[in-house]
Amino acid sequence: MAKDNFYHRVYEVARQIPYGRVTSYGAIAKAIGAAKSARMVGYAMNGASALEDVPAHRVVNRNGLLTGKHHFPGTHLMQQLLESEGIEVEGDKVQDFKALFWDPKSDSKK
DNA sequence: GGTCTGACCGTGT
DNA sequence: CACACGGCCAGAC
Repeated sequence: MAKDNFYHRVYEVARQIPYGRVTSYGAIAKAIGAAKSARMVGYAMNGASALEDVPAHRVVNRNGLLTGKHHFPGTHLMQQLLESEGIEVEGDKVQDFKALFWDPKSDSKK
């Protein structure tokens, strides 16, 4: 691919997350061809949180848990953002995660 | 150029 | 059901 930057790939996928939807790190990792590097996805998202084009708040772990909320400024910013999009969030967990889950590969575009 | 860390995931006890 | 360990990869020191 043109972009060899691992980070850029993660940002691209995360950026494609539709409104009111969430996905998991593993799904993104798999979408970029690094299913075994889900950790890298989260690591890359660290810089994504600074980019408005990359809704890191829509990315949660496999359990639908807002594991990355601790990295966001404020206390419940991530949760508030999700609720603002119509996503039910209780505590640090996304409700109906399975229903709101969005598969990047489902986007099917390249 | 070796070592440590990290917003994960899966499996085992 | 809760905790522990391993793996896999890339970036920072």
